[in-house]
Amino acid sequence: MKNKIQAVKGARDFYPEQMLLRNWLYANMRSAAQAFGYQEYDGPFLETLELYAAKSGDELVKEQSFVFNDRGGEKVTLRPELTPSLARMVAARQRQLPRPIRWWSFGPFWRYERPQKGRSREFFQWNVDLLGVESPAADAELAAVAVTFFQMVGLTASEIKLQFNDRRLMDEQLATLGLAANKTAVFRLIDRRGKLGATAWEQYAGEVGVTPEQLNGLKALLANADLWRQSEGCQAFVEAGQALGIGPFLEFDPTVIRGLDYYTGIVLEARDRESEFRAILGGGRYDDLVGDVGGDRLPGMGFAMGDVVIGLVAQKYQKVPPLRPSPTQVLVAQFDQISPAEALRLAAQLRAGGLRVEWYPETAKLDRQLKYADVNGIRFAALLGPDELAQGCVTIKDLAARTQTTYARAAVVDALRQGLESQM
RNA sequence: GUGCCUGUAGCUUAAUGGCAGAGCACUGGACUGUGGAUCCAGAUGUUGCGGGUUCGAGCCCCGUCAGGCACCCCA
Repeated sequence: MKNKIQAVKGARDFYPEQMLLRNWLYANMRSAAQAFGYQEYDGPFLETLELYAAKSGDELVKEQSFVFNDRGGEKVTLRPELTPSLARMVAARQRQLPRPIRWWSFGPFWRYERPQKGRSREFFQWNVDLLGVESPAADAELAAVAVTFFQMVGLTASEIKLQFNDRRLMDEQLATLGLAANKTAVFRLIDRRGKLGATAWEQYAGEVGVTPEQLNGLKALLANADLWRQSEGCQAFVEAGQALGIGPFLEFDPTVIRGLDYYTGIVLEARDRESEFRAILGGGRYDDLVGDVGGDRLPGMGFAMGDVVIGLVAQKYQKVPPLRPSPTQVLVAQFDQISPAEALRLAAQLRAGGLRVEWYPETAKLDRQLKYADVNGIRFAALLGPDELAQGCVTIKDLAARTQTTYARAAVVDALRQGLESQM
């Protein structure tokens, strides 16, 4: 380990194996989003600091963004999230975009945080947003997109829950308790309900300025699993969710608040039911954000899912199908008694027939070449040795079936195509 | 950004302050035209990095880097 240059802290290498996992997640995200008619888009990876300064939440911008001065002295930031870019892009074309706007995206984001399990400094995130519709059914659709993804990767309602709450409901309830004035601090208090011990939490409540009376009210509030029934919006949300078939995943949780300042209504958060990992996704309704970046008011709802936690969850529950990095279908072996050009010619012939063909680049012992095919999961080996060459044929070895057959040169492509159709 | 824990071969790991070992993987052979098993043999380390204490440091101390846990925040 001498003088090896290290990767940047919190950045990950994607070796072919990890790339398979990422692409598998991506493929399912795309399928889930497209099943609901969402269109793929992307924003720039670099944005002005100004874009985030207005809304995202102080900590995220001031402490957790990669910010630098470009050569012209402008403050530029590596995007820590996508929603502000989305709001900016939509605001710029507000008059010409047909509504509703259903968009999704998957790309890299950066946050300057201390890395931990499930959290890195550079990560990929799936964003799904629906703009121009302000209804509980729209909120439920977003939840259904997320659940559809879970189902596509094989995660069930017994493994995953999708928690929801409503900021408007909480606003009302806090106002009733006379806590509207320091709402931000109380939200933060609520957020820590499950984390702090009972006495520590109550002490913290006192520090925030919550009176003993208010504390009792707050505790009752947070213990009330049926609180959502007092909100017409929540009721309609659950109703629509049930119509969409995602009822088993949904779970009301009054302690789900979400940190981002721009949420104005329903907020969502998905977790594994064993609570081993941090949140799988987070999202919510943001009806004022587009207006705040200079557009006309345009209601929106969306969520974001990072690749790290869902990757860990999918692996823990063994949902990742066995994938192999090599795309090769046929390995053309090489024999030292004949010219390498013969192997190249055969490989070219097979490729011309539409097959994915890899050529073994040296005349190693045959068992070595076959072992290479084996460890890479290559199904077929094409053997063109002195015997076959003399007879104008090729031996095809099926490594999965452990059989081999010799074919006339002209019949090889068809034989391989047929063989590939029979999955082993 | 704060506190705590960890860092030994490619991977998993062992070693009361006293010769750095093992398993898996790898390489070669048994078997030079036939892969997953078996057997035999072999290679592999500045013990993350830098300093200090000591006759002697993988082990103790300081610093640093990286990872993990709890804060903070959040995907």
